[in-house]
Amino acid sequence: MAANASGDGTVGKALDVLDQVAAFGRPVRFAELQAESPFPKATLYRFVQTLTNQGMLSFDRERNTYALGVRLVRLAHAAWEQSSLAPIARDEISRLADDVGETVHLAQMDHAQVLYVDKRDPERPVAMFSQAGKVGPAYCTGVGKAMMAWLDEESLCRIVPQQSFHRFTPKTLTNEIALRKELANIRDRGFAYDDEEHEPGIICVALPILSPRGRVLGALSVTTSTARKSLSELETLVPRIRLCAQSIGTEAEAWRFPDQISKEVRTA
Amino acid sequence: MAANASGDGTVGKALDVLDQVAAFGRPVRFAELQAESPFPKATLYRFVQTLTNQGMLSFDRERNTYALGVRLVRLAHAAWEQSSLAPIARDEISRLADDVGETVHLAQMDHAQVLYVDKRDPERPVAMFSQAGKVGPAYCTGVGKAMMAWLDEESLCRIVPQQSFHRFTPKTLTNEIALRKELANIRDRGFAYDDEEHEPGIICVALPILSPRGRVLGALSVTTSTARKSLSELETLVPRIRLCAQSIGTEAEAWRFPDQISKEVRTA
DNA sequence: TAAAAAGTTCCAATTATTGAAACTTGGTTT
DNA sequence: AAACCAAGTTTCAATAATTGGAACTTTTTA
Repeated sequence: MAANASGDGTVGKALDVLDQVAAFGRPVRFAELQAESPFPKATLYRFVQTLTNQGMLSFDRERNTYALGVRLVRLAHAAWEQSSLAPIARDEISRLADDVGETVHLAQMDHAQVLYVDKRDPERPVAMFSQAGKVGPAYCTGVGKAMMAWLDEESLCRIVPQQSFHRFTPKTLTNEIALRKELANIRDRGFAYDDEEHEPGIICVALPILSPRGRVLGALSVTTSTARKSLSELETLVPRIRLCAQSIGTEAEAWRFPDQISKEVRTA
Repeated sequence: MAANASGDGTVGKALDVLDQVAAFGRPVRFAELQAESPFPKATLYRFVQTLTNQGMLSFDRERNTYALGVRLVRLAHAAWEQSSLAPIARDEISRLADDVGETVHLAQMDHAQVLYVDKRDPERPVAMFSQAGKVGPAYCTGVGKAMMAWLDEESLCRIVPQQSFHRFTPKTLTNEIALRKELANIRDRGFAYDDEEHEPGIICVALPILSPRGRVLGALSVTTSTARKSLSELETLVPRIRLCAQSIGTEAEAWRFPDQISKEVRTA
């Protein structure tokens, strides 16, 4: 809830203000920001002015309120296109969702959290930002556990201590030891479950998306409700999901490093 | 193509770097940025480091490339939710798309450009470059013209000179005089056409979304191809679209200013 | 109408930014 | 294998920006 105190100079502080506005989730008055800001009035005021000038915040002069600006939406579209798996995985995911007839999620790690970058719902197709951009906990979601299970120890040591281990349901893993054990199981098994650990009645199977070299790029999950399917029924879909995950991993490598061919030519 | 030279202190300069990276549309090396940056090496280097620390850029240590970071996607989700019409208009647009059986776009102005914030495609996706977060020209799109037609003169004087007036098709309006005349027609008519002005074979009708007080909040369009429908056929949909636009405008006012009722009560 | 709160500006002390240059690293050529 | 080149990274004193207390103006509340 408190500010980051990121330390990254002026730019870091200004970006903290952005997060603060985002946290409100609604247009916010200057005084409201001031009340819980570590910065003195004049400093915060200049930040807010600068960000507004820059289009990162929008100002409603009738109500004197600030909200996140449209420049962010524009930038995010570019971010989504160039640094997420979503555009690469797009067609693969659609096909997967059609085949399995259940909701498919595509996620990546964002610091210690899970960031959903795409979603395919066979019932009703939805627009991009409504779903993409949402964040969730890593320790109690299928995609989160799938990614962590294949991360190197160094990354895990950063990420695991940042988990809240809040008990959402009776089945939520609520401490590091239980999570570590689960991650080992997942690695052995080759995929992760979410057995109602985040939401009662919601289960999923998830697989990591690995680059050919074995780096964790993201994760893929198929979600359903206990009313529709059992975990063992979900498990039968794993080979199909694995196919999709592998194909995305390969494509991602090719897409991100398209110049390796011309480079080899030069070398020859 | 050149940098903004925004002037807004350190923060503005750093944000310019973000735009620069976005403009590449692919992971970019430090040297590539340096080559066309107004900042000296060390300065640019620190910007890029700061932005990476902050999660606004992501760094691929295997390839030494920078891309837009996932924090942007997260922030944009919040921006989309709190400062765009999209969440308000969501259900209305879905219903409209179902009723008319054609692609529906929801757009807002972003400086002098059109920002598409949502899209609903009932059936086969026609090949077009438009998605949430994408920007387009104002002078040759239905939504752009619809918004401009109801803007105050002051805003127009800012926006119109910034139009490129690039000729996309033989029917594109290519100067301010033609555009001004068209805007007057649109105001009289009550809605805007896009008669293959941006893409050959693509036509649409567009209506502004106005607040009850008459402020331009955005625009709504129904798009099709000349192969499917004629302009006059499209025109028959206008009353239905108008209904949708009005309802969104009313809802938006209520949502953005939910306390105006209690205020009137207090005043009375 | 008065009082209080919110929003805005000012300016000297402070602090961070700046950028030329030196240094390190990784890869390519001789 | 050594030398070379280019890309990436760090250093540090001069410079220029940020900082924040306080005063000021505007808007809201009593």
